[in-house]
Amino acid sequence: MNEGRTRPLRADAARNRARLLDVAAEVFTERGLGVTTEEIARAAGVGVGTLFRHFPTKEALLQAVLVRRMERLVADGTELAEREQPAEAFFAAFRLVVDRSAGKEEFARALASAGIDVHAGLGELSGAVRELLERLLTGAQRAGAVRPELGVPELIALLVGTNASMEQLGPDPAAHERIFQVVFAGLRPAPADR
Amino acid sequence: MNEGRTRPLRADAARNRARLLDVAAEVFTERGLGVTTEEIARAAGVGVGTLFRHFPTKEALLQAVLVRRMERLVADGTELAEREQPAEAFFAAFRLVVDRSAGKEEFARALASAGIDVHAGLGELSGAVRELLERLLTGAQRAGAVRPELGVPELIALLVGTNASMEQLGPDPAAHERIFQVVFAGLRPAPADR
Amino acid sequence: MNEGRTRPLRADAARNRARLLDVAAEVFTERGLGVTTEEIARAAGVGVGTLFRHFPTKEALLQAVLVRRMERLVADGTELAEREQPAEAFFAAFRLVVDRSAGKEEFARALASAGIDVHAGLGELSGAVRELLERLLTGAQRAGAVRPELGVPELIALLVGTNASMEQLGPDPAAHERIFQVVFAGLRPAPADR
Amino acid sequence: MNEGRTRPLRADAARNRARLLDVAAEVFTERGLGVTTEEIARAAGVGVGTLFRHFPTKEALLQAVLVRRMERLVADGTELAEREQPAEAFFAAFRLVVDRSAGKEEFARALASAGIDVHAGLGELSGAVRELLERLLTGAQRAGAVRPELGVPELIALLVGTNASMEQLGPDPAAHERIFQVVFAGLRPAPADR
DNA sequence: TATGAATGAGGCTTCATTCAT
DNA sequence: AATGAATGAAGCCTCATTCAT
Repeated sequence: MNEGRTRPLRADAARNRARLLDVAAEVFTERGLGVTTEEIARAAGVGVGTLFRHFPTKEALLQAVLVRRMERLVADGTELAEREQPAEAFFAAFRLVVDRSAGKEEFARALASAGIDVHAGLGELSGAVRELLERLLTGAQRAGAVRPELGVPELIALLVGTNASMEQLGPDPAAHERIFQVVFAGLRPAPADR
Repeated sequence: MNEGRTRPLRADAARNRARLLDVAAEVFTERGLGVTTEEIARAAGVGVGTLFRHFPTKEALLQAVLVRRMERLVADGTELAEREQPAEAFFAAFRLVVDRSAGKEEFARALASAGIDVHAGLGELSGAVRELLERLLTGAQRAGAVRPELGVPELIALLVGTNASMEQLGPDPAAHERIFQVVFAGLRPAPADR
Repeated sequence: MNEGRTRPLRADAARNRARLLDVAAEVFTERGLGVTTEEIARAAGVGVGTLFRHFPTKEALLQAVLVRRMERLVADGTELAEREQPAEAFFAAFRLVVDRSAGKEEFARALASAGIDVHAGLGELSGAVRELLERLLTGAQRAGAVRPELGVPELIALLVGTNASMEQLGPDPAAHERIFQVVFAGLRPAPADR
Repeated sequence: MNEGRTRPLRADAARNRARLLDVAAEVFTERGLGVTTEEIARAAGVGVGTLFRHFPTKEALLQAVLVRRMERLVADGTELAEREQPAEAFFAAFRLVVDRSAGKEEFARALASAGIDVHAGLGELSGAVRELLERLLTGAQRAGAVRPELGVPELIALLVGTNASMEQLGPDPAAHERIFQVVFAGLRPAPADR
């Protein structure tokens, strides 16, 4: 009955949850997965109890951060795929993913460390990601802009790898661009001769 | 090389040290940096006390493992550089580095986690690595086999990134080869036209 | 009974209080004193805040549960004492107490854990209990149905003990009856000879 | 090979383990199962780490305490059974069990709380206890000293119950004796008449 | 007055490092 | 020099209680 406005009680809770996600994303990224739950809570301006009320486990928090990140990536990537020509969409999306992953390389580690659980939680989402990547990749391949022998696994690997390269370089836009040039050139079909 | 008398008491100690390094390299690689010192010691067949006698800190052990790995890389890379033609040497060394790093990606994390300290310990070594890479890179560039605008930082970044790609793919030699093809193609000078 | 105007607001409050007592009695009994206040509140269909409005402390709630249980016991025991012959009243009351305590053994633990405080709260009540027990006991002793050397403390101890026996046995009516037979036989005056 | 003396290294460890068991038995008994591991360790004069080195879990420590207690009971009860006439052995053992359990009532709670795990750990031991009790009980029954309709479960229940009675009474030897008289009288076969 | 989100002290447990043997 | 038991700081998480809505 009470349409329109958000219910006052949940307002603070929602804000805290969002705040925790934002802060956790930042702090995990900048200081690694080793940050204590206490630190995250303090950075978010709440008590540990609040953190654990919203996320039953440290890992659950990490997972939530990852999910949110991916959801956004998928959303933006999908938009790209619909707006641009296949080849442009593909390369733009490649940049998008790498840029968005900037500073988050350690998150990849979460997959290894937290392993199965994280994946499980990301489950349905992973499907969406995969579908989007497949759509972008095959589109670009049909357009003759990308080597036909590559599959989604290789694409993901190259995304992860390119991101790792960027991490390694540190913040140097020009150098980043040179890496992109190398990878993009390499992605294009090999010249017929040789 | 061993200049004079061997000190009998040191024999066991040296063996233990070597054993610890071997085992630590393996166990860090396979189970991550989270392995406990106790586990490493047990795997090496010694007590924790012995581990800490040889390496004052868990991090020091990790560093020693990294140093040894790099020393070997530099030695093998140098040999390559001396034996092969510049272009061949470059690409062979690229493969060498990536293959040798296989399964060790988490070590890169040590740089982030343990940060400065590790670097410090690697200090002098880094110089040697850098020199070798520079020699290989400029050789290949002079031979026209690699884009001239790339520098050593980009090369290192691409090595790290390619390694990350391989890690992501898991053990699939054919897929690994496709990644190498992409990166190598991308490393070659851009065609004149366009 | 309700002397004048009903205060509408209190109606809900009273209902909540009663509900909480009922639910707490049940849940404490079935899942132990370890149940969280949150669970009790949820089981009662109210928020924790409400629970704490009615009972300032988890322990206070436990105490209230105990008090209510005893009030009822005293009431029923008193009725028995007035209705039956001394000996019959005594043994019937003994059964009554044990049966009513069924499944509540852990409550005895509350005495140890919460200790003094609970006793304090039960204070006045304990007097009533004691008086009733004394009345029942001396009645039965005068009737020659119970050993004359026993006092109220021993009676209470035997009640507690018999209850513990029943708890230990689990729900087996026949076995329970055998225990009662042993205890009742033991309570009767020792035969003159030997 | 090193026969005879205990190995020096283990000496302290064994002493610490024993010390922890003794102290834990005492402290669990006197202050309930709620005592913190920290307190137990402090009382034993060791660090928490040492406690956890010897007992992987707080519950494991509790179980070890229970096992030791039972082992001793079984040993002493067995000796009794072999030394005395059946009836005397039975009643002496009954006293032994109750006296030994003095102050340990809360341990019974452990069975409920820790449940399965504790039982599991006690597994083989429970068999020994049961056998001993059966031997004592049937011996006394054959000698006509105990009601024939009672089984081991009832015996255990009465032991537990009598212990609870004693707990309830507090330290009052004369009162304890009165309880024993009641229970022992009740255990004897019912008089033929009536 | 009811709600349930927030709080934070405190519990159990782990593990790098030290030290007695 | 080697061993492994001991140490204790620190991490994650729970839960009785408080407080804003």
